[in-house]
Amino acid sequence: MRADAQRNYARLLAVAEEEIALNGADASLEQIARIAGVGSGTVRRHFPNRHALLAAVFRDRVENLCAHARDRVGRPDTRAALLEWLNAVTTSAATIRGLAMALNRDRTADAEHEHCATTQLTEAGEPLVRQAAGDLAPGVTVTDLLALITGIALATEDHPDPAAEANRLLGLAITGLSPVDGRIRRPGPASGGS
Amino acid sequence: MRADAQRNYARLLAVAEEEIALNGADASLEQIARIAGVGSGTVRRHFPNRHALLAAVFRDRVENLCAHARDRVGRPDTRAALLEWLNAVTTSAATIRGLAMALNRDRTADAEHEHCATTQLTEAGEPLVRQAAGDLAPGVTVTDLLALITGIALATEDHPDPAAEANRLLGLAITGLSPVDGRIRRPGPASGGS
DNA sequence: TTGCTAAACGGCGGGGGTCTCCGTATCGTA
DNA sequence: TACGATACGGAGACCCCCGCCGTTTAGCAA
Repeated sequence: MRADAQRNYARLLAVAEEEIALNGADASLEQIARIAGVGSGTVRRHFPNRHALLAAVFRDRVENLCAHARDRVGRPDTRAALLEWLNAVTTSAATIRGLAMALNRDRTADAEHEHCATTQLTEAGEPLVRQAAGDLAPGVTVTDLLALITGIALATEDHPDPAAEANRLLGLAITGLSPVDGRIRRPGPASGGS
Repeated sequence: MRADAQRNYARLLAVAEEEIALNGADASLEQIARIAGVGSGTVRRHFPNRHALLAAVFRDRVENLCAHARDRVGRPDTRAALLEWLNAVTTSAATIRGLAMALNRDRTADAEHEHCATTQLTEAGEPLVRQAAGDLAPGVTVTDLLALITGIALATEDHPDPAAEANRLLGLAITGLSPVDGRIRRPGPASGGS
């Protein structure tokens, strides 16, 4: 990679981070180019699409979270280890504007990227979940947990204190909103239609 | 309201419903105008902003859900009544494209509309929650439940079967992902807990 | 140092979207 | 029937994304 290309790449990444922190995941690429002092073509060359830019911007954060998970594998208090990690993920997703949406987007995108953030988090968290399986409701997977977390983060994005609120909701979901034993009568699909 | 205005209003609403079902909450207003055979100014006059259009399109649905809630107030099995309603809301939010995003948006918007969908749902659901309070974790509010549901709906939007997946996640959150609390008695392969 | 070439740059043009504004057509009534 | 209010429609300004291509420049080799 040529030196000027490296410079521009770094510059764009820095500007993008600011701009995304400011305006969320749908910050204007044009604007980013303008601030970085490069042409729009340059942005597009380094990051073919918005998702690529988001992925690059959030890569460090995601890797931190993955490391965070790996650090906790093998600890005796498996449940606490998992919960700590979930809280960390939640805090990041709720705090860092655009991250939740990026995670959500690439969970849906048909796995074109093997290295997409969600895949990484899933793989990193899987051992934690496995070793804490005894403390989890039957059928709960890492994927479920991450889906729930991104959902919560999306829903709390505009809250005054997103991280606190998101973690509170996550806490409720973990211990159960209405944790009563015995079979609950399962209603059919909504009669709300029409 | 003039007759032609009424006609156009109805026509726009119908087209918008289709278009939103097809393309989600960010369907093109221009496109809607085109299909409806009116100028873009007309759609803009009837619905000053996208949110107004979404609100109008989803009004019936939301009202159904509110009625659904009211029907269940006073029933002896308060917990089941609440859960049924939550499932209905979840199914709608997950199934009807754009609804979840609309709910999320106007929960965040600074309550400019007193009649916004979220407010309506909150008011309608509050009695259900109150009467089932004994079965809920302490501190859980209607607002929490609705936030969680819209989050789940957003996160499952692109799932092959959104309603099923959303309801499954909601179920997990209700009974608890990892309900190792003192008050919970869980059967199953308890590994002793923590 | 100088020359060369491939890589990187930047910006133009097309397509589309939102939003405002205003001349014009139409409705409903006097 | 004639008139005023109301609603219509589209043009214009602005922004954004995207593909493309002529131009510049970094880095290597002679």
